[in-house]
Amino acid sequence: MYDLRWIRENPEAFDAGMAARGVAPQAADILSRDEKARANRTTLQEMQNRRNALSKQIGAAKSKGEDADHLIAEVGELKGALQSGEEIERELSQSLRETLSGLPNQPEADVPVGPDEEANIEVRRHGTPPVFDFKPKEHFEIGEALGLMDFEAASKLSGSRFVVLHGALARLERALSTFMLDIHSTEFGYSETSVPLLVREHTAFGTGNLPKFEEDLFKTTDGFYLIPTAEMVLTNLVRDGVLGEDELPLRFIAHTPCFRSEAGAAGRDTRGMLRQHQFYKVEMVSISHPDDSKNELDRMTGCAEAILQRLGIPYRAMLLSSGDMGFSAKRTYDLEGWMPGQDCYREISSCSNCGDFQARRMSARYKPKQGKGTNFVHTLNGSGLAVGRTLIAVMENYQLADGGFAIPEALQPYMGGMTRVV
RNA sequence: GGAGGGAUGGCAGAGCGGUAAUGCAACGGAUUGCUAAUCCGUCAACGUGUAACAGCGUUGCGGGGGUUCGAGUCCCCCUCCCUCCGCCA
Repeated sequence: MYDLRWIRENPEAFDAGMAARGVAPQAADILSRDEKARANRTTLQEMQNRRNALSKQIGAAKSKGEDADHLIAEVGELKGALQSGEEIERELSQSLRETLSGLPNQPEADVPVGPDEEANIEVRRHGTPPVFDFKPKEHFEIGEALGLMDFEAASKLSGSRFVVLHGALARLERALSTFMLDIHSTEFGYSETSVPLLVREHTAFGTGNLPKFEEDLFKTTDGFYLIPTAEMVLTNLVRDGVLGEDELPLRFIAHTPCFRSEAGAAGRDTRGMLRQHQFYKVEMVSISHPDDSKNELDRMTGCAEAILQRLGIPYRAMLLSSGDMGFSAKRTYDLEGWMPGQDCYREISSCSNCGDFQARRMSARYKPKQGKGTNFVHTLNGSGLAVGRTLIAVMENYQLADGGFAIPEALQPYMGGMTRVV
């Protein structure tokens, strides 16, 4: 959500940012409507001022028992203009708000400009893809052969894009979640949080999922939205509030199921559990001082990388291009884990700095120690990590010639000492 | 599901037709061996204005509509929160 005054003062920069996002220039249209709204506001205020003054005189006259009819008549003449002025004010400001709430965040200056993932930049790479003396399988081949991953059963229950896990795989999913939560909460300072999975409209608006991306969400018959990520809840924890400057940063971690309609993804990644309507994710959220959000993003990305490193999953970090970033982000790093079965890197985490974009939508502020008033906080979110995809990466990277796979050392304590799944 | 109560500035909390008390917190200033205390002011948003302040003005009492010369106060609709009862993991 944008500050109109900022657009007024920086119309070129604003449109440049929109261009990077593949959005047509907006400033001229927005500013002309803004000007109209302000002109109307000014004349409206003059009329209101007049009405107030007359009403005061009427009150005074009546209390003295004098005749106020001519004053009342004069106010009566104002009435129609006053009402239409108020109506125009409402219409203009609402339509401006609607326009502004549908525009994506501005990319940071050094974010590569491009329409899609082709323009992303690899910023670093860690680990070496394992070499197999057999043709590496995809996770669903391994899982199904082991009898621990059942897409047919899931389809019977719920249709496509769901899975049923059994035995060691079900436990591995739980182990991964616990492992991640433990590290983030005990080593990295994220406060473990248990949150609602159903939210109201204003919550989804706050993070930028509404109004523009309603089709991506599941909605219940009584108006709740199922969260597509814990980002939505954790970020909104600070909505409508004013934090003390020394409370920042706030860091939250939560493990939740995530629900996505995948409306625009028909036909993509249909095999396996890479793209599901429901999956678990451990999500990090930081509420940061504006001066610190840049560093906080690096820190957060590092926390996600630490998980991949301890699990021994090779990965690369990508700085996303302006066209590939999410709606609310101004800078995003994707961590892509190596998937031997697909012979490529696939997204397994995404860490974004949203600046004050979401904070404005949520009215989340802090009070600076010096000076008066309040400022908007910065919000950041990152997967730490997507559990389902991490499960895939573990299975594929640790797969064995016999059709099973090994358990990474770091995970073994969480698996009751199990070292491999056969 | 039934019955009530409520939504006011960062927080607490009055006002029930005449144009937002008061307290706390915070900020600026004054005073003061230090701390504390005390006093004055500021303390929402927007418009206008300014180099930036100031100033001036309007709005603001959950949202929308109505009555009225005038609405936080009265009427209608909606949203959300809370309490009790019932049901239930």
